[in-house]
Amino acid sequence: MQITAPMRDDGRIIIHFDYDCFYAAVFEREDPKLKSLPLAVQQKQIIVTCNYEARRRGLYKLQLVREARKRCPDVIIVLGEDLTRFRNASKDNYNFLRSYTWSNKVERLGFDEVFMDVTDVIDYNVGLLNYNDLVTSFFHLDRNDPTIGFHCDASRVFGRTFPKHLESCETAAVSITNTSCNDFEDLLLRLRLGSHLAEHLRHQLEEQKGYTSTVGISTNKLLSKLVGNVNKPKNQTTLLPPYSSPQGGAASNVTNFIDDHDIGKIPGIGFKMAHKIRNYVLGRPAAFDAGLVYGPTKENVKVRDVRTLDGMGPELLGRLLAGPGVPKDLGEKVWGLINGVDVTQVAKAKAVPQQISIEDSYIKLDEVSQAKKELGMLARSLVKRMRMDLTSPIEDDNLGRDLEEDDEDQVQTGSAVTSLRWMAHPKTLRLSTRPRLALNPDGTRSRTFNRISKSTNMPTFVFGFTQGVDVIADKMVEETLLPLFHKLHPEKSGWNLSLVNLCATNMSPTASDAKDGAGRDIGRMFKKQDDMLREWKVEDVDIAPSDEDENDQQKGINGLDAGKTVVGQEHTLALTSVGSEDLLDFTQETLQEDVAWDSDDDTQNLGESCRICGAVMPSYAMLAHERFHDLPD
DNA sequence: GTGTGGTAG
DNA sequence: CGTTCTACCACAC
Repeated sequence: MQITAPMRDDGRIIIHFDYDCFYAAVFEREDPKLKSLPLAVQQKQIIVTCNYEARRRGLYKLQLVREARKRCPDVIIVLGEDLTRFRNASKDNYNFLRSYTWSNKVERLGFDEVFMDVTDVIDYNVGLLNYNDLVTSFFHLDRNDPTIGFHCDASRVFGRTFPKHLESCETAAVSITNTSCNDFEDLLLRLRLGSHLAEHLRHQLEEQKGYTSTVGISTNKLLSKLVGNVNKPKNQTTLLPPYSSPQGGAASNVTNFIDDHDIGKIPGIGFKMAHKIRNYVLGRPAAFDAGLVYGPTKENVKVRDVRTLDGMGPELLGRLLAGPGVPKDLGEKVWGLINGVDVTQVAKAKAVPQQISIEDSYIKLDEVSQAKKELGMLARSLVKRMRMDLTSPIEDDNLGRDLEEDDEDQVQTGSAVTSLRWMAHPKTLRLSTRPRLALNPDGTRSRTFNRISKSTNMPTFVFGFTQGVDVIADKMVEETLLPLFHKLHPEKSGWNLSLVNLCATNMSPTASDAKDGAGRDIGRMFKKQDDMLREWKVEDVDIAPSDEDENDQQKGINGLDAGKTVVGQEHTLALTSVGSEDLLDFTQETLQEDVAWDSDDDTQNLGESCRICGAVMPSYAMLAHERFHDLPD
């Protein structure tokens, strides 16, 4: 049975960014002295990432803190459990990159990766090239201003490539026909331009934002992401043509590139699917069952082994992977992936996230009183995040000026911001827990569930601005979260939770945002968040550093949080960083401006609050505001 | 609409 | 493997 590869469409140019050891880079940027030192970022008992100086000394991602200290006693370890600074830096970088696109096709993946679809920018520049002098080309970044851009040598690729050297169209033996040779030349030219744009963006990102990155350039998300990994850090790699070959021959660089990847390394093929595929390829009986003992017994299955297996194709893959809950067209999708085909679009920038979730993990959490306290902490974080990420300022039109035109001082004092409005309402509040898997007396283990959850309507009072975060959070605990918690855990005791998660989801855009969809307000939103962060007076707190890890672990529910006190009403967020107090200057950005919703005193002067969403605004604005709620979703 | 599970970093 | 703290999607019910 001969199964043909899925058809290629290489009309796009996609750039994938991956900021180098991002969490560590955020701290390094705050304190450049850290750059030359081994630096690791800790969450609970693990090192979530570390800089290259630390990696040189044998440290690595997801290493246990104890192990890391043993291996490198002088490592500087900073706490990274509060994600605010990472989230903010991530959005700032994202927003910066977004400003270079024309299509707004810019998608974040986690905090440290960004895809950009720059097809339109590339095609525009292809049209303006002088083919008689590619060496001294000018790359245009603005369709309306021909002076904006940079010089580049469009006769060659910038940076590294896969494979390392380009074959000519003829030697690559793409085809005997002229059309394929033209395809080769056309794709090569667009990739070259993509590589120069990528270099420019990397350079600007480093100069203006202080982050180095590793970048891949190709024609879809899959390939650009994978090819970036070939040269890291601080580098870029372009996947060279030819991308297709006449009869599935050996000429395709896509096939040559992707074939050498372990099947589990392909984005979209996770642990479970890789396991199923490996089992089949290795032959059902033999390879399995030694599975629980891990170590060097791991058998490698490459994409090549899967792709070239007799009878392999979308149908077989579909049967292999079938099961309850698996998408119907998974076979097609995976067959595409192992052939380097990925038709998924780079998503356009969105004004609001689909969901906001907050979670914390615990060594021991087995009493209702503890649970209630933790729910309070989580609820406070959630309400703050909702206000930060789901609201945007409403200006007082009578002042006759636009927020964007105000200078920084005015924005910081909040004088131009009279109130906030919700860009979207999460309709659902979900509480999830992960019980510790306890062995029953008879040796059987209760179900292998990871998380269990209960959800309910988001109470409307969380959308009000007249009450403070703490008041709303406490109310949420009493009226909503504790009932949910008792549904999940009816017993007074006998449970022990390793994780608690709160999620605001089922996002419903506010009418004005539903109309223009992807984010006209995005720039303003980010601006506002920067301002909001200044609300937090961040200062060191006088707590003895705990140098024993087991100390932290045994504190259980309080754990590391003991050194990180949040004093809500005073807006004081005190941080300690274990083992590195003197190296970090958290107080640099201390500012104490209030924003409109911060205090009841402020808001009471502003007018009335909307009966539907609680937004506070002058009376004259209320009529217009309430009309938004009447529009269909 | 509710709950679970898989994917990603 | 899972450790962390998320975010998104799709399915079964």
